[in-house]
Amino acid sequence: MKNYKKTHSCGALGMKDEGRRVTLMGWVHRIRDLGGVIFVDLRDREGITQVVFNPEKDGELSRRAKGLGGEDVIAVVGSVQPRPGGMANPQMATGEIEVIADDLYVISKAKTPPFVIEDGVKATEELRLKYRYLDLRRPEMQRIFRLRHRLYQSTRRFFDEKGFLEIETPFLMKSTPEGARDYLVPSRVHRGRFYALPQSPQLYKQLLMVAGFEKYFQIVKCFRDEDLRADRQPEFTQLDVEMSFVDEEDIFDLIERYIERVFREVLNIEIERPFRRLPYRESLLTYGTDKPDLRFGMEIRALTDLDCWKSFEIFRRIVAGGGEVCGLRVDGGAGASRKQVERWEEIVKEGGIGGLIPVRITREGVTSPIKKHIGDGGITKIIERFQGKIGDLILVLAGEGEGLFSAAGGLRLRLAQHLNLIDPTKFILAWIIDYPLLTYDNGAKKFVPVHHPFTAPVEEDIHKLGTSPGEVRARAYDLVLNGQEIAGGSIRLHDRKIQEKIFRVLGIPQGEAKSKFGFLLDALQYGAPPHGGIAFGFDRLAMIMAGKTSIREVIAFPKTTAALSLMDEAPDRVSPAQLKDLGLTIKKKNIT
RNA sequence: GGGGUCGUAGUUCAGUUGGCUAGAACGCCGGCCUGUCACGCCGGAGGUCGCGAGUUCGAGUCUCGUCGGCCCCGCCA
Repeated sequence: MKNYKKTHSCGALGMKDEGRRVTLMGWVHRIRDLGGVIFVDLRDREGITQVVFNPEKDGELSRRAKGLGGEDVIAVVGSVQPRPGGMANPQMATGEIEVIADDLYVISKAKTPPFVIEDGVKATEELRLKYRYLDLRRPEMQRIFRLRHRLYQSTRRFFDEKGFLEIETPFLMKSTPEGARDYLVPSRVHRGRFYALPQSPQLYKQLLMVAGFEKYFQIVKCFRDEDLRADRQPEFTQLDVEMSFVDEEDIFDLIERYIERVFREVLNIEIERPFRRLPYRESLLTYGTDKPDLRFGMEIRALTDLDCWKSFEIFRRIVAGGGEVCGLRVDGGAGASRKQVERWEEIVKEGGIGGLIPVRITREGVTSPIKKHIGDGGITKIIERFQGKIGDLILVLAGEGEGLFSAAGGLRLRLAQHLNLIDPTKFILAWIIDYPLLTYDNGAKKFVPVHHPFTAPVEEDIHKLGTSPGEVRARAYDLVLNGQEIAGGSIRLHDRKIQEKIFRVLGIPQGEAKSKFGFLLDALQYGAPPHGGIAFGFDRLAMIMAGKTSIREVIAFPKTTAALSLMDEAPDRVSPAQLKDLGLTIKKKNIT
């Protein structure tokens, strides 16, 4: 590089630097060759600076500048000058100045990239992922990863200040039953045995509490071999937190302060505290989900108790069969077309609900296809329940309990998106509390944990474990932000006897409990403090803070929905020698 | 495992009821241009229409299969 040394970033120079001799290094962002004078926009992670090549000053240098191409890496030596009168560009941070080049060195020529490196992506995600290193060059992506960096740093400062120790836990661990499918790593030293990559450091952090560390946190990769979604990747990052001698209130208080801090430090946004607390049941009945978006209202109201359904045969039968009726009020929605309502109806039909009945409240009166069945009296009852006013639309639906409310919740979300009711600048958090400890799995014909098997039950419910396990409440909580579950945790079992009892209720034989979790059960016998904690989906938090709708946008090298890495083509086949080392053979029919 | 949707120049897309010698814009290459900043103007190159079968006189277009991207259900303690 001819002994050149980069003296400034491409975002640093301004009027204060007038006359300064500088050396810039970066990527050729854009070239404007006017025939005589040539302008080169030079880009690095800090910004863009305009470099000027003037043929009158140095013809040979200008000829070399003509040979530049987009994304070439170059070094430019020159002097900072104010742009001539009226030529300043107020759109650019460095728009008041330009660098008059007197030397140019091409450090690295670039092939023409498969897509233009600029914001406002025109490339498909597939192409962006294949050339991720080019995609990440875009200022927008650089902004995201700078934000994520600030989130890491703010997080570490906060937990350090609060007395937490950052401790790493193993990636090569033992496979444990239940939960998500494990990623397995074959052992070479012990052929036929496998490590599992952790789905979360859950057991280790509990053991750290038994070890007496009291306050632990870790920003850590976790691995789950399940199908992907916009908010799910096979490897993802958790902010994992655990504390001893605490109850729910301590966790809530700590985490609310944490959220307040990172939003202030990273986004300069003030978050309202304390967060709302919403019981799980209430959330399901009011929003049709346990991760409600609380940036808008439009709560679901149950209508099952209205006696007018007796005269509407379809609904009468649903209610008689144990089903329910509910509805949503769309403010000012009375003008929605029949076609529009039909489109919304499709949404609930996807959820297995028969149909959607509109009740329009207009100046001329109320119109609804069920009016002739349930009469003015029935209609009035519905409107009263919703406190409907002129111009509103009430949408009524009926079906089997759980599916009904979740369909209504899905409709609520789509309506809000469609009607633009969601303020994207808002960040509304809530704790979802009072989860059941266990739920009955009809497929497996047994109780399974709602949270995980190490969650403590509410003390006064413990006696129900033997008789009615489904009614036992858990000391578990989720944190919801704008309709996304961003964290979940619980107070843990620290009593071996109750832990064993839970395993029994879950139908995990004693032998299996011993072989899989024996080390935890043992540890609980040697003086285990009461403890609890929480784990954040760190990528999701970063995603929401960055204003994105997919966690792939905040992960440097993400996988596709088929769990492939398009850039390096992982997963890939390995050599026969590698397989031999591990004592593995692949059946021919399984080779893809 | 299931459903939906997409796949056409380097890129983003258009392409009628099957008639195509497959278009546009941006990018790229060449020429002109001394104050642009998405510079402008002129010209040019560039296509196994994802892949494989099938229907047809004829397939980018229809059918089946397959591969890949995205979204959703199942799954994700």
